Amino acid sequence: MNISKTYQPKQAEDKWYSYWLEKGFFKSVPDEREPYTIVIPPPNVTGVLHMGHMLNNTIQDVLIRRARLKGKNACWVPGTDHASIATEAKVVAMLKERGIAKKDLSRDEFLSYAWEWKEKYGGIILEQLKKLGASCDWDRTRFTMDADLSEAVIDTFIHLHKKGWIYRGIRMVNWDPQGKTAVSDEEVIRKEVNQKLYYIRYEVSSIKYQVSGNENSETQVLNTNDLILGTNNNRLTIATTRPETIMADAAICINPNDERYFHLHGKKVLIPLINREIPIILDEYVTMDFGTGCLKVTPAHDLNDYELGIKHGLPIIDILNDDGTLNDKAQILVGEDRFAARKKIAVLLDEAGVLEKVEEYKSQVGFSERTNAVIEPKLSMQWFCKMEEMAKPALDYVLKGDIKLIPEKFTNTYKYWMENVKDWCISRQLWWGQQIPAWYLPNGQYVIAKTVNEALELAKQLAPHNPQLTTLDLRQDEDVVDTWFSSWLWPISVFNGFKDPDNVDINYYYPTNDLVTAPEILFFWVARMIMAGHEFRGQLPFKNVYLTGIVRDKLGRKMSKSLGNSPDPLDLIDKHGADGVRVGMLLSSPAGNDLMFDESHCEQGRNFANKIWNAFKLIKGWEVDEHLENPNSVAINWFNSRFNEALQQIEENFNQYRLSEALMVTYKLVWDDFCAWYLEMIKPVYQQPIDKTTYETTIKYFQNILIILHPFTPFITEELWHDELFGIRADNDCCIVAQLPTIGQIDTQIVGEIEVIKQLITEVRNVRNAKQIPKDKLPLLMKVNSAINYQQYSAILFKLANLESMDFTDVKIAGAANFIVGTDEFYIVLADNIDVDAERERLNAELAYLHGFLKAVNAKLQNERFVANAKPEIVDNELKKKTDAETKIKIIQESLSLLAN
RNA sequence: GGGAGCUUAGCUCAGCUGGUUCAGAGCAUCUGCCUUACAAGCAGAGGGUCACUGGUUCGAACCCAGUAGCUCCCA
Repeated sequence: MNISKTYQPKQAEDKWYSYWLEKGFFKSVPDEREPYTIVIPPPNVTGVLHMGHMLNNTIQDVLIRRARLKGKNACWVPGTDHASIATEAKVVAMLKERGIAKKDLSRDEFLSYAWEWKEKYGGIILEQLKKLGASCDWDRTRFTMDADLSEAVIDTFIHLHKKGWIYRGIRMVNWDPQGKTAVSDEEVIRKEVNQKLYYIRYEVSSIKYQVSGNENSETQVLNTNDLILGTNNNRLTIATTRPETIMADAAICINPNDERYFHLHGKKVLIPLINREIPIILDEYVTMDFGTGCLKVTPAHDLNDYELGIKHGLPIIDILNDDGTLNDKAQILVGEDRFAARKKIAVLLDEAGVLEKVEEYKSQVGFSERTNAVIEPKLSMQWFCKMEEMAKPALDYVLKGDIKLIPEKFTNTYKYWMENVKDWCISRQLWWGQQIPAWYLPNGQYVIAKTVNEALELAKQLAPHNPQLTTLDLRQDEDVVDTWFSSWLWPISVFNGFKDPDNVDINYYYPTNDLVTAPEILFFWVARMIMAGHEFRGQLPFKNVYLTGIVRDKLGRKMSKSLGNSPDPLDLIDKHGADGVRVGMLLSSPAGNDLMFDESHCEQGRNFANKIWNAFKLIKGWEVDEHLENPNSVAINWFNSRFNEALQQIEENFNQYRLSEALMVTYKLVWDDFCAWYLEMIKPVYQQPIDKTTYETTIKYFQNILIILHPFTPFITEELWHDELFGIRADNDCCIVAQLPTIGQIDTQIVGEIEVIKQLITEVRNVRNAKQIPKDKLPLLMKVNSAINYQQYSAILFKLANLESMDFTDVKIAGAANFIVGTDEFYIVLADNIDVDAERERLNAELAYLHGFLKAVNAKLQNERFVANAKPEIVDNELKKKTDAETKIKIIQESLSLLAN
């Protein structure tokens, strides 16, 4: 029999993953069992696996596998998200490489390229998940643009529009000039950026409230210059980080209480370079002590200015094109990109002598999450979804505890967001996605309908005077809906709950049990799923939301492609095995806390797999002699209790979603209790046979260990499960579908006493180390003061402490190496006597410690208020501590006096 | 600027309802071992003013207040 020295993950992983698939163990169909359901947070269809996915999906797989072992009907639904912006950007880039520009393609042509791309690259990430061992029901794989899922999106759009919750309006949106689309607030990442603050001088116009069309600005320039040159009272200075937007200015705003500017009330100023005249307006919105106290108001390019503009009835002058270049309204620098224009205008202003100074300035700038372009606040016609009414029930689910957020701390953030929810801009100026089902009539009116024919019907009602209207007269809205407008339906739509709301699957699997996702998308995905669940099914979509942390590197930086600090997950699996990586990911990842990823954790995981492998190797090598008696009943009983104890702890940890704790309990049970102690206790002498009872019991224990390990390390456990050591397995007898052992009896006495025995063994080993006699068999004498029956443990002691003899004594033994465990005294008589001085020192130190301990205990007990207030069991415990300490002190004092003789 | 959270061993984290001299785990470190399952291992050991300052209490890592530092969310 030739078993490799270490565990070799590679073949086992491929072999068993295909085997599981072949046997259909991941497959779930509704039956009489209790369901346990997870829907995957669908990764971007174009994405590749990163460390965040690894963590997230490892957790889901652990949960789903455990549910399976508990006999539940476990169903993990996988799939991908069409990710409008990200995917469209990739397709555009691909086309560009092929020399094709998006603008030269029709919508249909573009979409066929996009689908081609999706078929080719989409789903790579799902293949990668398989390497990790993800036990998803692959037959249920969905894509957010599958025909029926898209249909659900359109239907819900129509539904919400009918309710009056979807409307069209001009609003200031976050514009991504690179993606050329609006993005939601949640997709904007604010970062602090070093910028420049430009101080620009505006001249006050001579003409007071002369309403002019401003058509002949050149003459005005001459006039004004003549009039006000050199008079400080006739100029003002504003500070801005965006000088390229001065051409879009609609006013200058000052605080009405600002004494410095009283003389400017009612005046107008001229925008430098273009000399357009704008009014000076008064509003307390302006902070007097910030900058110069003069604020340029640019309604088209700043949200606050927009609101100020509305209030004061200012015109909105939009000088930017969709791609971030300046348009004709800017009058100068037309066609330049906004950032190029910023640099150039600074030069122009300087040349014109109106640039007073430039300061360094730090401020928050919004970036597009998808393209990383600087977000431009921009006015545009968009579709919005009202949130207020949907937010209320969604908040209640969480506040009432029907949906639990894990960890709980996220409830606060959730509450805040839901109470301050803003309408959701759901239109995106893209082609890849579900096209908005709005159809425009030639006169600009629109109807919302599922098909063009339905739209025509509605249109005819709307325009009775125009009976000749045909579908050709209708133009469908060009935009698609936000990707989240499809993914918020995910838990319902994967079970076909829209088209067929009463089907067997949705009735069985929905609401799902656990959702595992990142806190970043708590709002724009999780919260909206809860809203959708309530609105479209009147039910919550899941019961628990487990929020993982962000995977960071050792330096605490978020792992990202651009930083290059993220290891390739598949390389890690290649290096340490999938089981090793899974253990590594879980070792230090409490819910909601960021995970400082360190590859050494994976190494630890690999070592653990190897430890399991070697325990197997040991047992595998044993020969059974049927005639032998079982000498190991104590060890067998002890491990049984320890196992049940651990099982209970694991259960509790899972109930509280403490996955890393559950893993650690399992880890220690296997490594310490099973390998280091149990196997050492029962292990026969080299090349000696073992008795049948011990052998069979040990195999049973090992098999149970494989089951509890399985959620964490599925591959090695399945590999070992099928070894003939466990007998001939029936066809479907696999670890993945084994039954989790139930928690049995725990004999606390034996568990406690073995702890003492372990300490005793450690002490003997310490004597060996100290005396440099690693291999000699030693004689042990015991002076027992406790109730422990050491005779019962003699076999274990002989073996693990390597004893020559074990005898009892009523008297202290002078000159022997000695130690105390609990209140029992132990002596080992050695050839050379112990060092009396060192021994005295050791005992005195021990004595001092005990005196201190006793003093503290006595102080408590003598404190009347303690005795009066503390719970009785606490007081009893103090009394017990007192007697114990006194006994020990007595023993040590006797030992010291013995030394003196 | 507003809000939430965190700070415990070199690192990553437990520590539940305040109660054992309660300060714990894993990893790392140090010492000794290639002892027939495993050096990816075994046997031992060291390591901490629980961020700081006050308060409540018979008793505080834990509760309260303030301070400092860090992180996240919102503006």
